[in-house]
Amino acid sequence: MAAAVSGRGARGSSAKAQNATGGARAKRGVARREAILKAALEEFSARGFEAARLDDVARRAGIAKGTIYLYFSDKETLFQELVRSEISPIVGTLEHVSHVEAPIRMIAEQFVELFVREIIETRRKDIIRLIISEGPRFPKLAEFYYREVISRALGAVRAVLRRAVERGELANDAIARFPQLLIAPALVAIVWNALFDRFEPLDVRAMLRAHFDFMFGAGRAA
Amino acid sequence: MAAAVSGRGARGSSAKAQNATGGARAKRGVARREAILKAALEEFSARGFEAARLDDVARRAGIAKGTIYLYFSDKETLFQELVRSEISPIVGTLEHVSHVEAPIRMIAEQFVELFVREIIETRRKDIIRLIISEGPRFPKLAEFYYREVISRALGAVRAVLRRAVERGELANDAIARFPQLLIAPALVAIVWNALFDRFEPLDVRAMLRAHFDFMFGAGRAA
Amino acid sequence: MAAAVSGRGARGSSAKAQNATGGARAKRGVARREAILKAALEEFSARGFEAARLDDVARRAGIAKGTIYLYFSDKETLFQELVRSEISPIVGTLEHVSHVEAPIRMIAEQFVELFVREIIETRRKDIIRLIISEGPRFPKLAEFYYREVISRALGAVRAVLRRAVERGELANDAIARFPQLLIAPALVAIVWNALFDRFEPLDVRAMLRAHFDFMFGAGRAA
Amino acid sequence: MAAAVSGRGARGSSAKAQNATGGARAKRGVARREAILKAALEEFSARGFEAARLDDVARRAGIAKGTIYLYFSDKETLFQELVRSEISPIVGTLEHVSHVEAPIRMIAEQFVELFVREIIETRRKDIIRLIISEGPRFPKLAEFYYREVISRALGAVRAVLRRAVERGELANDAIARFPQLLIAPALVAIVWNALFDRFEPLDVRAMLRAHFDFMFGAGRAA
DNA sequence: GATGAATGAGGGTTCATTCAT
DNA sequence: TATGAATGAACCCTCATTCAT
Repeated sequence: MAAAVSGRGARGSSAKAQNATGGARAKRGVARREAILKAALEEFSARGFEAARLDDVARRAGIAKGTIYLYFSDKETLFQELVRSEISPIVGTLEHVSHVEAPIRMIAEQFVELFVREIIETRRKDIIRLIISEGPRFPKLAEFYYREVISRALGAVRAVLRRAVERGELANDAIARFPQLLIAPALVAIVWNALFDRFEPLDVRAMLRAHFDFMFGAGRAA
Repeated sequence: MAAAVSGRGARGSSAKAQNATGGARAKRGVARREAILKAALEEFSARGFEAARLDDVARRAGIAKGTIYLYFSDKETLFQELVRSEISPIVGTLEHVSHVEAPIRMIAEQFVELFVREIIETRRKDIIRLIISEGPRFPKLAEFYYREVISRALGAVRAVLRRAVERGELANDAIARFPQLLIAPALVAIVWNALFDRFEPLDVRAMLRAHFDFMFGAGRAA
Repeated sequence: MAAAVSGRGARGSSAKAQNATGGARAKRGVARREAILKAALEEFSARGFEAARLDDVARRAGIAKGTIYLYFSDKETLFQELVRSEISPIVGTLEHVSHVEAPIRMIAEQFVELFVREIIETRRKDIIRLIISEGPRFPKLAEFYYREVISRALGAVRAVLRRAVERGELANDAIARFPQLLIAPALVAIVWNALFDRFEPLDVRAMLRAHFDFMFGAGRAA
Repeated sequence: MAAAVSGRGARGSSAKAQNATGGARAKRGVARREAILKAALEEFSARGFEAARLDDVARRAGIAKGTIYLYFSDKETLFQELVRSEISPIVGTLEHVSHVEAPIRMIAEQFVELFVREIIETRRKDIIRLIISEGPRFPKLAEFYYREVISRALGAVRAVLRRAVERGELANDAIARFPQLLIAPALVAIVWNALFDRFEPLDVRAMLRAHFDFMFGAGRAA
């Protein structure tokens, strides 16, 4: 499951760079694209969309400023492709989750692991923060994120909760009406991490476990 | 309690504007300052710190561009003072909460009302979004917010939980270790409101109540 | 007649610069606008629209680059306003010409004087060359010039020729079908002046007189 | 005569492309050069020298951008060679004209045909417009054009007029002093064609005939 | 205090030119 | 010879900040 999330090979690369199959030219093009996206992620998450300078993105990627425009038509496109390229691999994972047959507390535990390892401990947390920050100014992006991630995630959560209720693992089905409640601590973790960690470090794993313990009853072993 | 939050009279106004003893001059200065802050709030929350233009702030406030600089030394200061001016009145309220002697579920219910009425339904939610968005670029601001709001809020939550445990209203004291868990849904509400409400409206009151019902047992009447 | 052409006072100046009636502020604004137009004329006619740099226009006008944008919304607008501001005063003059009651050869002689003094010997010749050069890329401009200058000029020429025929001053009315033929040498003069004068100077007055002598019979005295 | 003007075979091709003795290699090189020049003509006359992009020239010529530099050392050279390649074939024709022994009105009629067919109805009119537009920025080009075309054309016109006077076909020799007067309508035709034809179409042949009728007496049959 | 014209540094974007393949 | 990815100088335009009025 985690593998699906961290998979990087399948992402779409620019058409321009792929006319030769496996040629060194094409490979280099793909690498450049990746380098630009990586640099862009760092600059955008450090300064936000507006304040980030393409000059810095280029310098960080070790290329000339004009080169960016060989891969992305403008700053906004670069930003949107960045978000998409990081979000897309998550989507497949979400589909999986709702199909797993296991006690709900175990699924929750897997979610904790996955979330910490693939979001909190990677730059993906920054992407999510960027969506929160810039979403209102990029309605297309918010819609994409809602469609590809949020609605599927909530659907998966609902399915899991339903099965838990059927199996009698969950007496109270109140939270099924607001699946957001289950994920809320994850959002807190991301925001806390970015803003307040230096004042008061937060043990994300422990917090999420406490949350699920409270929701579903104690312990992984249960 | 709500009054304390929305109170606007006690905020510090520019020193320059207070050389007269409450004269019309000073009053006008205070009003100008307020108008600028109001306009700034609208522009900053609509476009973010970088993209907001002081020209638009001035126009919206009905003054000349240069006038802003009579009240705030630069754009960044204006932004920080804006956040402070909106955050400060909340602080007092937070102190109150932890002293209220009442069943925890009732306190929770008051919190729901207060949060929806004073945050979600006002522009204050935008301030919080701005802190999330711009915090990483304005460490001073994040620190201020942490010190004045977050740490006090968490302290208050902890105190309330402690009393609830003492009174036997709350068996499990696990969440006392992570008071963030109690507030997490409020954060979700703010973010959802800004990004996804047009796709799927969220009944914030209902969600928060479901949350507290689950945490503390059902119902307002309880 | 010449006065009408060279009149500069009546040209429209930016609305911004005219809120005070005759204030120093407004006057300065008008002067700035004129200075920018003058500098722009020099740069545009030396290098063409595309190659001209606003940086140079600013430097030549003795102002900062950004100041241009206080008076003109962009480079293209500056160019179009430049053409209009130089063309407009000509229009009135054209109306006059067709009403003058005088022997055709005398009218022609006046035209020669006017053309040389107000077009060839001023920067207005450059404006006409600019219209020829950039017209195809600025259809609006070509249309404006056709409507305001060409069609009126041809109309005036036709009227004069008609009266000349009626008075028996002109036997052959063939050229009335192509009034362009009467003005053609003026165009040659402008182009020659810009391109070939350094190789072979052209006495424009003499050429135009020879032209009209041939067309209408010899001499001013006639 | 017309054949000489439109002849394309004799034009100089790049030295680089001629090391093989007429081999297929060389031929291909010549064809490429021609393709580039053709594409350049279209782009330059549509947008002007500055605004034309070599990228578009390459695309239109069906080659890669870098290939242009194998045939022309830079954009300016390409432009100048383009003008030369289109102008050169005209030169020979001009020499012919002055030697033709025929009534002046017939020579004029041949000129009309030639001008319309080979200039107005081809892209050559655009070359002339380009010289007018860009001449001031490319003194070399203006000089070349003056030397190769203008001075010869005027010389030829003078010779023809001289013979016409000698033969008694032309009483007034005033225009011999300004041979530009004879060609002026051709310039008008080119400019009108580019700028005003859509507002008021101009029958170039008819205008030129009217012009020569007026100058030399009526009719082709004469 | 209040204005808004003026400034000029800075950023996004383009495109002629180069060069490794 | 041909390619087209890469470069980076240059240019238009914006906007926070200043200052004469």
